[in-house]
Amino acid sequence: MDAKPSIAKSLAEATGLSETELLGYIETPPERAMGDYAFPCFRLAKALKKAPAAIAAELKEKLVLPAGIERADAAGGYLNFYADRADLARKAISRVLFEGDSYGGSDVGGGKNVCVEFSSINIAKAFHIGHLPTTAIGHALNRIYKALGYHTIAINHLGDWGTQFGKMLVAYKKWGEGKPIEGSTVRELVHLYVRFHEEAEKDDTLNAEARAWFRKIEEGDAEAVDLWQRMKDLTLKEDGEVYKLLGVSFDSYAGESFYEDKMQAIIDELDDKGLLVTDKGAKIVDLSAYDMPPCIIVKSDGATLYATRDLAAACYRKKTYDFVKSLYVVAYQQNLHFRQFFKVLELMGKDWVKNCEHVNFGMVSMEEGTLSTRHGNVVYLEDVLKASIEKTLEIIKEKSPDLENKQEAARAVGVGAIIWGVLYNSRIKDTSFSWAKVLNFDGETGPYAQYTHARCCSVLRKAGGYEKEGVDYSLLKEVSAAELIRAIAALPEAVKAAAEKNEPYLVARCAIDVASAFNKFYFECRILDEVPGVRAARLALTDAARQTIKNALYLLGLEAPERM
RNA sequence: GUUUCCGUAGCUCAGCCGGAUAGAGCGUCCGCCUCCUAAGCGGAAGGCCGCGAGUUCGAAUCUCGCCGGGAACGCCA
Repeated sequence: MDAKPSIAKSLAEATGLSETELLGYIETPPERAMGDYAFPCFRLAKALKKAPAAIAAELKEKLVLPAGIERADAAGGYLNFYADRADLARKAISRVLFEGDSYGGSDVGGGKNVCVEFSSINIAKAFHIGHLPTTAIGHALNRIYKALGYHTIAINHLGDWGTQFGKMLVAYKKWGEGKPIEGSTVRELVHLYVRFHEEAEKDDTLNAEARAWFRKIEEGDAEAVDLWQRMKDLTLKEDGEVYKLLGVSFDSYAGESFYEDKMQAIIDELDDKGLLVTDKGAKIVDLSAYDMPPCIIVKSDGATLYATRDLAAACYRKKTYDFVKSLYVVAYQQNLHFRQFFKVLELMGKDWVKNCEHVNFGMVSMEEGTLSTRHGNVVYLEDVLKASIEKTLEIIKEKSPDLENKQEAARAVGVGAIIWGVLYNSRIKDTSFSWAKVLNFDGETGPYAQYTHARCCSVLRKAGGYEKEGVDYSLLKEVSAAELIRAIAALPEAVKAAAEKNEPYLVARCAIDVASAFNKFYFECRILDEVPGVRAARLALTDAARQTIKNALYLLGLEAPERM
């Protein structure tokens, strides 16, 4: 479908230059009227000692046009190529319709394993909007890699260990009023946690008590472990509802506690390899040779740290899954941590660390200030999703009063709007949470893409089917149709690039391009009441647009309802 | 202070492995539903691409410096 290689071959024959070099020069003109491919002749000006415009004119005469290219025009220093539109349309549309739900993907992954660590919620803490980026990005990447033929392992690296559980136990025992954990809510636990910090300000002995209780958990004290496990169960059950709403699932919930018994081996290995140094009572790996602060492996009180657990987890994952890639979808605040931790793996001789990647993203802040579970300043993700669904339901009632299953459509669109909000920009951007922004469904939004999809479905439904064989694609001669075809054809490359850069927004932009192009096409061209040949061609194009939007949305973790 | 990321329209952002008049959405203003879903389409207004040098035939894009903002910087995760 991509004619660049054949153009490069023709150019190579005409100029005697390297085909691969020429291929790299071929670009896409900024406007459709300028053709489908462009070769800038400026690059040859020096070597050939001629003006670019003259080179373009000369090449135009000398060149033997490859198949699929109708003509070439010299324009300034550019040689513009015009593709055979009917050929392009036929190839693009039939490919989409043939591949169906798998269009956009490929089999390059060959079933090899990719680990994707994301979401990583904390037990007994709020599932708040700060967890949305990692959850949405990780989930999207999981689907994108799967679509490319990889076998993925979605890992929720639970924050289920540490002194905060000692604090939780103290608070629960002191102020929980004997209410069984199963009958409580995570929010109640969060209130207890907030209260602990308030009280501990006044009474420092509480902190000592908390440490003691955490020690009990570590030592396997029956009561302590039981309470901890029940808090964990409660959190997973409640957060499971949010995941269900989001359509997110995991293959592994191996969190911090899972690696408790796997860290000593790492510490020993570091020691054996002579990497461990004792400094100020702590065991560290010195990274000053790499302009980084040391990586602390064991604290002076003998306790392990985040880095120790991450080392154990990385080695465990390599051993268990033998991944070709291991992603960590974690906020950019931890950039240094990941650089240190990867460097330590490298020093340990784990050459596979080159396949580990920190997929970082920007912060979510509140217009009112920073998010903090400790201070009770949180916006629960569940509340955001519910508000979005509620607003969507109102819009549906107003715009589609006859729609059955309004609630179901509202859920798909309301949740989609929220997920989209995270995925339509590059990861690194910081975002500030605002209800107004989150609940705006106009323009480049998830609902817009979903709406366009539903519009396609509606047309196809009313058409009652069409003759898919022998469609005459040369009848799609409008500029708006050509633009739509180009947008549709762009998905596979977008998915590939999204995986290479771990940037789901590339797929989101592609979805918007198709939606926007379809809406223009839809406005300009009648579909159903056309003569049979044109009708069939336009329906096939509509069908391809529908499929492309659906697939792109799926890769991002959004549903594509057929009516809304 | 050091390291690092970011700085493009009033706002939110694409474009950044150099190339044709710098794009989109939101917001503002103006049009378009007797016709396939108006969550739509069209138009207008709105830009020293943070600033200054350098490299180049050509710089929003590459390099350096500066300014502004975020983040991290040894026993939290």
